Amino acid sequence: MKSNDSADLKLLMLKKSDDLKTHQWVYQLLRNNLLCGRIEPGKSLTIRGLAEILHTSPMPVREALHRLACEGAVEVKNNRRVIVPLMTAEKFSELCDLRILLETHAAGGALPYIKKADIDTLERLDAEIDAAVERNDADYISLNNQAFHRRLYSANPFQISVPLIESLWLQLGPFSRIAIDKLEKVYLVDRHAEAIAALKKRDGFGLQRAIEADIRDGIASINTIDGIHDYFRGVA
Amino acid sequence: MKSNDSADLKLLMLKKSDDLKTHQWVYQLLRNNLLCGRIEPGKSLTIRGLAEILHTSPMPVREALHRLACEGAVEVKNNRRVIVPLMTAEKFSELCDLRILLETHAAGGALPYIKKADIDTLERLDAEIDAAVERNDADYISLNNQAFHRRLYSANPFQISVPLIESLWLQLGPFSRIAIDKLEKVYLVDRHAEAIAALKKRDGFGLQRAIEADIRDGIASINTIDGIHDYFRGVA
DNA sequence: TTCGGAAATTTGTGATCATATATTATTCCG
DNA sequence: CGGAATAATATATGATCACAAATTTCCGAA
Repeated sequence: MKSNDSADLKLLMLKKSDDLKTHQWVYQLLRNNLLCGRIEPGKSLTIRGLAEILHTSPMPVREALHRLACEGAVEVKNNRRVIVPLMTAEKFSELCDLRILLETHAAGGALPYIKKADIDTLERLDAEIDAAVERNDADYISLNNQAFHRRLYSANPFQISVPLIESLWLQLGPFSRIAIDKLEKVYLVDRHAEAIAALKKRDGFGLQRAIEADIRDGIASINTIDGIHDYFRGVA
Repeated sequence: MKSNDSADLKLLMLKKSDDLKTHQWVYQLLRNNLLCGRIEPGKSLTIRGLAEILHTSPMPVREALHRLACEGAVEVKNNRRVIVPLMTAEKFSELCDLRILLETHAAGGALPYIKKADIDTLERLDAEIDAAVERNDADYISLNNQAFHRRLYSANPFQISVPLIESLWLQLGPFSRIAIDKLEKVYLVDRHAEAIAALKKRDGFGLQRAIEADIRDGIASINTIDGIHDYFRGVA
């Protein structure tokens, strides 16, 4: 009997395009699955187990896991285990504080560089998010929401903070997704529309308040979930 | 003729302790050498070249370089080169802004957890920094300065930002060190003493101002360097 | 039944090898 | 003699292998 801990994983697969190195493909695949909550907090992973599932050699998996560990998405234990970290109330609070701190900064830094084309793209992304909210399609909401924020901040060509912010998303992702699945219906004030309006008015302060409100709304909706505290130590 | 680009590297060596995996040793060694400015911005590195210098196989070097790339310390180009990124005025400015943002936040978050033992350690570290300043020992100043900040922020057991902050240090390190070497003498107001005084008074606002002043002092002293702008594109 | 320890398996790490591709050197033609 | 095309070299990647360390399994004694 092979005690392959990865055996019961139902991974969301992803076609490997040819211009992608294998280790990059594995990295993106695992990243998406973590953000989607397919790999739950507390889950323990092995290099060889994942390599078998993905039909590749252990080498690219090793690289991908180490990169994810470097970004805080998984934790390499002293012994021989790689696990998805459990969430705690304090960690959650700190991660949210840092999101607000870094993302309002990034938004403010991006404003001077925003062009019409950027606003068009952001409006399109926001419309797609609204559509996904209608369908209650959590995967798509989460993915496009990140794309919206990333696109906004990346308008600044001298951007440094996006990788730091993405690390926060990765640490919040698995927990948030599981929490959001408990929601009957995702309902949010459209803070993105407020942000876009502020962009058009070149209103830096308004933009930052809209981004902060957007993040706080997400936190608030998670806090409304009944019995959410049971999930703070990875109890599944 | 081997066109080994790494051949003319004069690396600061580091004994490999037995409880350290080879890739961890390589990572720490390269990290130190980057922070010390031994590996200059613009320098191009190869896995095999480094492996030869370090008398190891390419594998641990591969892992270490990928991790450093993940932290922004080196840049993996589309082609087959790994280079230490060049500094630009805009990047420098943004990195400093982020340092202030994250480090004042981290300091504020650490204050409630500061104990007498922490303050003792910080005072010892500050004394060692002063001694290093007297000797004009740039390596030691830089290393202990980081240790001081890390120790302060890490008093908070729910700390998330330290890895993000260390990434900023890594990106600033090579450039700062080269710049600081141009200074005749490092002279700084002892902001660390101010920070420690604020800690003793449990004065969060004072603490954050001391940390911000400490960071700004460093920036200011770099800006006083004559002809510093020639170094902003990696001209050696 | 429970606990402890030894054997068997699993697993991460580092070395070596094959291969495709980028870079550098060399040659050939103008 | 100079520049483009070709050959030679170097390099990153991914696969496979050997090995050591940790985990799990299994069996026997209390």
